[in-house]
Amino acid sequence: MSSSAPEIHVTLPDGKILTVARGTTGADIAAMIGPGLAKAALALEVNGKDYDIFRPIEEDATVKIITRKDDKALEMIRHDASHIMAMAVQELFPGTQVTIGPSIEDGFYYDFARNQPFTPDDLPKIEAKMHEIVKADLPTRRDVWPREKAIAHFKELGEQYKAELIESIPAGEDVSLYWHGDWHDLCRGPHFASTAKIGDAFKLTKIAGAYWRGDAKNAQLQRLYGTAWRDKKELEAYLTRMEEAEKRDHRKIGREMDLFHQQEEAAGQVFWHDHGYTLWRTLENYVRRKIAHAGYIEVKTPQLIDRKLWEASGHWENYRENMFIAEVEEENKILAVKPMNCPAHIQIFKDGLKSYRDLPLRMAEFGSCHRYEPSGALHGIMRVRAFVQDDAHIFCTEAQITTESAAFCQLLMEMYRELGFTEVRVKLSTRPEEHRIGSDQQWDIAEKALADAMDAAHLPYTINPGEGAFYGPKLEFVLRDCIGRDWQCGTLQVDFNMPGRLGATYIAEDGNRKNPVMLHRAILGSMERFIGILIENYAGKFPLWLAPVQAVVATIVSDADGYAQGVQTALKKAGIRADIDLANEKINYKVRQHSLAKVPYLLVVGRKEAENRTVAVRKLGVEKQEVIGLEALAAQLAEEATPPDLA
RNA sequence: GCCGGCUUAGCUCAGCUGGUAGAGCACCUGAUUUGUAAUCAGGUGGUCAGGGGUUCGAAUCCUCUAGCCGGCACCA
Repeated sequence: MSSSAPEIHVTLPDGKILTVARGTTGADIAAMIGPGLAKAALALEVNGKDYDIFRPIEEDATVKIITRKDDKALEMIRHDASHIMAMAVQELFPGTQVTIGPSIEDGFYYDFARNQPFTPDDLPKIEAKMHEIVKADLPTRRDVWPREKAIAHFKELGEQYKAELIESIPAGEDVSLYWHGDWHDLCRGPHFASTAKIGDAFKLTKIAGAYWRGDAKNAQLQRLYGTAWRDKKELEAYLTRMEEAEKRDHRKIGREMDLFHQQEEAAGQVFWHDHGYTLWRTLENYVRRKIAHAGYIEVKTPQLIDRKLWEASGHWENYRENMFIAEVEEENKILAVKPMNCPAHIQIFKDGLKSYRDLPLRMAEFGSCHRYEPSGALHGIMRVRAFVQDDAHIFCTEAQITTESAAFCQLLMEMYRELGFTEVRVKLSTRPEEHRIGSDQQWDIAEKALADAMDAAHLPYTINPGEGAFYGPKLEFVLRDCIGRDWQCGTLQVDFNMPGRLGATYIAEDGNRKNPVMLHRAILGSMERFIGILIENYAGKFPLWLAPVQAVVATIVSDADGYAQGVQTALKKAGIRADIDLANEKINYKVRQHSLAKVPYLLVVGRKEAENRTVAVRKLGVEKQEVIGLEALAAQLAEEATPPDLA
């Protein structure tokens, strides 16, 4: 590379090479290509790095011009919007310090340090100011400063957080500053050439607290969230999507479909009603069949276990604060309500001699657990203090880890698919920096085994560095709720430590006692959370096999009451969960009621049907009805209601 | 746990700057026997989340507590 030549070569995506003056900008290049592109160009990629449209190119490069339809442009709209919001906030609320403000999925946020809290009334004001700034079309300027100068500058302005941010950049490096009119911020960029480029399709959405640098030990800042799009139509579509999502909220549907309720006296716990518990049992039985088929045994262990066992397992030390305790004065004992099942399963493993011939031993339990979760973490039935895990522990040899892990991943994906989930995110959480037990060598083996299992199952995953459990690495299988929040459901954890700590051994082929390796695993995770996700995924319109009420027989006139009861009996005999509605109401009313209740099949009977032993079938969401003979209907529904593993 | 907001009938929500509570649906009672998304009429129902305070007077103002909602932190 000749750094002093007056000209440089610029390679375009189509392979064309332009020879241009050193210091030429993206805007210049776009203009050379054509006036249309000159207008549309917003930013560019230079040798894979993001450049502002007005930033000079100083060396030979491959460039790609970014226009509004590129995803990158949407990201920039959001990033620019966060800057413009910060500018608006500092104009409206002098003395507010800026910190960081990135673009995120669907929008952006900016964290501010300010003594006064922002109120919901402030959002429209800030939004209006933002529109002013956009209309003013302030030009953007990029400056590169030495690190020390930038630190001194922001300190002088009283921007402590910005100064701290720059201080964490390695010494000797330059930093970039962006100016929009008079206002400026430390930023990596890139940004549009002026404020008007973002358009007007943005909206501020919420106020939240957020810790400086994501650490609860630090000061809490005020975060303002917003959403931003290419145009109004996209913005409207997003807002409509959010409105629709609210309608599938499991808490709302849970009440509407009479599935469960929660109340103050049992915060973080669930009162399951008949309909909800029917769904629960259907799901539980499905899991039970699947794991039995996969070679698991099922056990049940105590709720209250002496603290001594939790001390031995290491949980007392790590999670004492989050455990419910039961004290028995007479016996002077402290019992913990079990927060997890593994120590109990080890007790079963230890009871009696085990041989290598018993391994792998797959021990499952629908284990009821209690954890004192922080009050702010509670969320409907997704995050609760009392929950049931579809838990299991696979006791195996080191050599069996990989096959067992791969088999588990396969089982999990099969079950997720059968339950209607195809979009699953997988995260591999590796060893924590501190507070971990076991040797590095064991962590190496364990982390590799999980990665191998994912590869064997051909599943993509992301790495979550340092997020593993204190005793081992874990795979987390994450599902999304209706408004895009991620929830961990399935998990697989490799544990070389717990069996040794609690004295679990087996007789190996050579006659010596060895500690087994333990795989902690769950597929649904918590029954409560998974049902919450199921509700939101289906918006309450469950597939027939899961629906709490599968059919309602509704009469048109009371003359048909007797026949209707016969229909209900016949369906129940065929294993269908059928209700009956003999109310003195018009059929219109009944159709509406049961449609709103999301009953999959409404079976209408009047005089005609009673005479012919038929029913008029109205399927949920389908206006057209079909008249069909009673026996044929029972057979058809029974077939359709067969769980996927039995079909 | 932290920041902010919210809490009025079973549900969804009105109730202006303080003058002892209201609608729709649901529920109950009648009438109506009805053919695919609300038949009509009447009626029951609230310690306005709970405690304390200000005031002649509090759903409304202040304060504490709890729960919930949105984030953050946490999640064996």
